[in-house]
Amino acid sequence: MHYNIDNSNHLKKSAIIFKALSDETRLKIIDCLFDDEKTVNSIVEATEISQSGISHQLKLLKDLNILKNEKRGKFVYYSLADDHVKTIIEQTILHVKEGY
Amino acid sequence: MHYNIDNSNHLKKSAIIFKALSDETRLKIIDCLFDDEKTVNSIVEATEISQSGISHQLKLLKDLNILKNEKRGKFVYYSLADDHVKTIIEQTILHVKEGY
DNA sequence: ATATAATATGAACAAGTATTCATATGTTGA
DNA sequence: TCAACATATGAATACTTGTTCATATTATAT
Repeated sequence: MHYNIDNSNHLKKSAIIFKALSDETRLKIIDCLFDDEKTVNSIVEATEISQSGISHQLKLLKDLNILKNEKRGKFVYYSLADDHVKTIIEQTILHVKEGY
Repeated sequence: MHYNIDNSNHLKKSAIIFKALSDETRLKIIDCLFDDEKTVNSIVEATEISQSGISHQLKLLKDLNILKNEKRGKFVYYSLADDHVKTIIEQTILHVKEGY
C-alpha cells in the first residue's frame, strides 16, 4: 500500500510533524520526556537551553499535539501526548544506528 | 529502552533526517518513488513542481542517502536508497490518519 | 556537427525559524 | 502584602531554506 501524490493532505500533515521533529532542541525535549512527565525547569536543566527557548519550543510542540501539559500548583508538567511519536522516533534512531 | 540526552549524536542525526522529510515537495518526491524508480522528468510531471526545483531537492535527498540515482543513457533514474525511510513515512502517515 | 532533449548548477530573493533579551503573568510561602 | 520562584510572551535579530531564473552540461538523433 502506498499513497501516490497525496490523496488527502496526508503528506502535508506529515511534513508538519516531521518539521516539528527536525530540530535538535525539540528532539532533546521529547527525548527527555520519553518516559516521564517533567516540569519546565527540569527540562531546562536537562537540556542546557535557556528557559525562554525551551518555553517557546514547548508551546510549538504542544500546539501540534505532540506534547500535553498540566498545571499543578506552582509547576507545569509536560509529557508526550501519545505513543505515536515515540514509535516514529524509535524507528528513526534505529535507522540512524544502522549507519546513516 | 530510551535515549536520554543523546549519548552519541543520534538525536542530531535524526534531526537531519527529519528535516529532510519536513518539506512537502520532498515528501511528494519520495511518495512518487515509493515503488519504482523514476526519471527526473517523470517526477517533475507527477509533482507539478519546476524542473529546477525538483533537481535541487533530488540532490539534497541524495546527499543524505535517502535517494540514489543511476544514469542510463539519456536519463537519470532516481529511487529510494533503502527501506528505512519507507517505514518511517508509513508510520507517520498512519499517525496522521489517526487524526492529527 | 548540430539541434534538441534531459538534467544540474549557481546566484538571488523572499519567507520562515531559532534564539536571546526584556518583561509579564501567575503562584507560593513568609 | 511582598519577595522569590516558575513559566510564558513579544519583539528583535541572525540564520536557514525553498523557489525561481538564467545558464551550463551531457547525451541522442539526424
